[in-house]
Amino acid sequence: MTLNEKITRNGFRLTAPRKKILSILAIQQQPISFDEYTLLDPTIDKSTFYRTMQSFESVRIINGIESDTGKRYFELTETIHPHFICQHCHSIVCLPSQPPIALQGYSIESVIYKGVCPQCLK
Amino acid sequence: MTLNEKITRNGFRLTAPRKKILSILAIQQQPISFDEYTLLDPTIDKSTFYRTMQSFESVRIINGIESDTGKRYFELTETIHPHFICQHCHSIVCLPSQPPIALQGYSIESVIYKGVCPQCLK
DNA sequence: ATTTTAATGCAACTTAGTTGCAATAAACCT
DNA sequence: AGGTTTATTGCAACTAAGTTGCATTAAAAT
Ligand SMILES: [Mn+2]
Ligand SMILES: [Mn+2]
Ligand SMILES: [Zn+2]
Ligand SMILES: [Zn+2]
Repeated sequence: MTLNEKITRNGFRLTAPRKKILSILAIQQQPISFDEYTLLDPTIDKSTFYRTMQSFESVRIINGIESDTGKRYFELTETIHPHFICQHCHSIVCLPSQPPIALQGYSIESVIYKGVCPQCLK
Repeated sequence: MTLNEKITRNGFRLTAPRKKILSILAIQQQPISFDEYTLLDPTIDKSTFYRTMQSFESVRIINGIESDTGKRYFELTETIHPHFICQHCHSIVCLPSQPPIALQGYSIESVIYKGVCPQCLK
């Protein structure tokens, strides 16, 4: 599915800001915050950015992650994979996918491990 | 180790607010936010509460968890166990401990699963 | 008991994210 | 294509969680 299809398939209008936002998120290796986004593209207003994240999260185009810095990080929803948040440097990294751990009765949509990353352990 | 010992062992002064905060957190079944805390005990100022959480988190007396509501939830650090955050009702529940999943090179301190809880799945 | 210094409470502040609203521009319909 | 409808945008104002400066209070050390 192309980025444009992700937008239109869900009944959203195909606008320049939405295409720009998705195209930038598509080339990130890790989730990014609005602060980081706006450095890469200062043309999009923060209300537009956050509203887009909300709309797209509701239809699972976007996956949001809370950092312990009080900021929200966003990534394009690809294959479901766990994330690691370092409590020392607060970096968020995508981890390789794993078979989801069975948790009777719960629908698991994401797993976050918190701890200290290899770099910070040195 | 008693609650008082947790405070003094780490070089903190044994004050009334700290004892009160720990005693209230000790009887919770789940992590609570400042909003929830202040309903149970309106006598502690929010700056004192948050400063206490910061100090105590730094020495692992307290474990903080980010909710997707933009609030922080706190619990007394007992045995390390995973948490489940429901993305529908935003409840945070403590799950029974499990052997930690090996993640080469990372020090894992907590695991958070996100998804939909049994109640919301009905 | 006196001194020292950490911790508290208050008010002011910071900052991530939200909201109201007028202007704009997709999508829809002749 | 031209005209109408309605979702979306950008701006500014706002909200709310958490932080900070500072004078006061009270542990703990002597
Ligand atoms: Mn990822
Ligand atoms: Mn817990
Ligand atoms: Zn790190
Ligand atoms: Zn739920």
